[in-house]
Amino acid sequence: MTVVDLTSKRLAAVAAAASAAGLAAKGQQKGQQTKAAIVDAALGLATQIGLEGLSIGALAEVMHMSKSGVFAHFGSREELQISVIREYHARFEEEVFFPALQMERGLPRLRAMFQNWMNRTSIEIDSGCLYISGAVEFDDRPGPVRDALAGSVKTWLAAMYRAVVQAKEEGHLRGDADEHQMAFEIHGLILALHFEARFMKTPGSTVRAHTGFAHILARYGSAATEPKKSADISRAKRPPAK
Amino acid sequence: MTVVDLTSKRLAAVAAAASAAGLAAKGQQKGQQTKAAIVDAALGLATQIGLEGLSIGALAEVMHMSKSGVFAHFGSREELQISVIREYHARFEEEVFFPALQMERGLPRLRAMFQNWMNRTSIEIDSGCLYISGAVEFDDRPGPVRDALAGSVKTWLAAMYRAVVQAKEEGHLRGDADEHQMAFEIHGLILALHFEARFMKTPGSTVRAHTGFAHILARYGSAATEPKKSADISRAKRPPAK
DNA sequence: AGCAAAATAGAACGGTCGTTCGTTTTATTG
DNA sequence: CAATAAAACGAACGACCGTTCTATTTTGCT
Repeated sequence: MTVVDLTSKRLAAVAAAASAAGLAAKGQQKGQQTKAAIVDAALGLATQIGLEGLSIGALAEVMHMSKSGVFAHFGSREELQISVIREYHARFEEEVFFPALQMERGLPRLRAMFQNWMNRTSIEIDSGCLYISGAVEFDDRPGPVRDALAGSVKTWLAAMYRAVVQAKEEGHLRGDADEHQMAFEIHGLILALHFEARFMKTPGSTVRAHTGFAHILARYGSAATEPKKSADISRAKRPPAK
Repeated sequence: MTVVDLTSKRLAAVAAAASAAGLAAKGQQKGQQTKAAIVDAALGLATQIGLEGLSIGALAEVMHMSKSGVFAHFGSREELQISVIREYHARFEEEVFFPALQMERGLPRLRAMFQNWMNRTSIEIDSGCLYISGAVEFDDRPGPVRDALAGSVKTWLAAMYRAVVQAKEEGHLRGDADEHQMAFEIHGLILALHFEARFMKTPGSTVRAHTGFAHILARYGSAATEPKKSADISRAKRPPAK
């Protein structure tokens, strides 16, 4: 919610003064609107050509603005990149994480997370995944951009790991299931899907990833959670809620 | 445009003339030596900062040469990048593929391939894997560089797929094993290893990948092929074979 | 040795990059 | 409406990019 505090000191000072004066700063100032529009366009560019390939000149052209006009909103290219990462993080949460939270704890939620993640990756076959491309571009390039990226990725992977832990707590997984190992293998499926579908254009990769998830569940799932084998997605049977 | 290929044409002509004259062209000309040295240095740079980040200026500095001196060996940056890809391909074959060929067909060879691949990826935690970074950089950037990259990757993945098929032919895998699916899941393990080890610096990723491979074998392997090493998963419960 | 060819150097080109600065337009507010 | 602050512009800078051209050095051959 407090998106404002990531902007420049100047804006923060303005906001502080406004709230101190008791003024309602409900509507976005013009500047923040255009900044949001710039970040949106920048995200579109970055997912296609990468965070490193993102240039202010190209961004200005897309926005029908001058380079300096775009630049002034961020103060540096790094800050622009970080803004893009934050925006991607927010959308990822909105699209993958939050919807899954509405499923019941345990396997259903884990299933939803994987499904949403896969759906997003499938869509990103055309646009590209910032987490994956960013990881490659910044894997040994230290700095604030890498930190922001690693932070976002870590947050998401931790969330998925938590879902695995909860699934085990709920008795949906075998007692000897290694949660970290399971999360690792799930992550591998997504990466393979992204690689083979986006780079190699291999058809049917989505089905491959989905089948792989079923295989992982077959290994780690407890006996009660695996009585079906014909329908892959259909999760009609609901485990006994306590 | 047509001026660019004069280097390769010249070299090809020289080689052809030499072989036609019956001369033993074993000793490299000076130019080819330095070219090999340049490609070697370029490969080192490209694995760290990516094929796109590879610049002739930086390469010249590393080589203690002038920019134009380096450039003349390739005629274009794209040709340099393609040379780097070819060199990487050769080393990958030498290190991963050929040694595995000396193992007996079937599961032993497949095991060796994965092990060599994993070893290389583990080493590349510091240097980077050109196939992975290249796939991200060129996933929607058509051209000869992408073609060379995709060709190399495809060749290797096809070789691994062939090993899976042979393992099934040898009776080392279950009769209903889906070879493409198995190759997909193996690929995912390598990608997850690379991602988590190189970008996230997660310790123990190598063990994760290795355990994942054991899990895949446990699923696809025929009943006879299990007594190798199943110590990591304590509960070696095997499904009823038939 | 000498000579032709190959290899390298050096300077320069047009281009794009991120960034700075001063000015001008636009929006907000008293 | 006028005053003031925010936002956008436009030109310029220095740095690096790939590439071209010409000159110079080094190599290979007889």
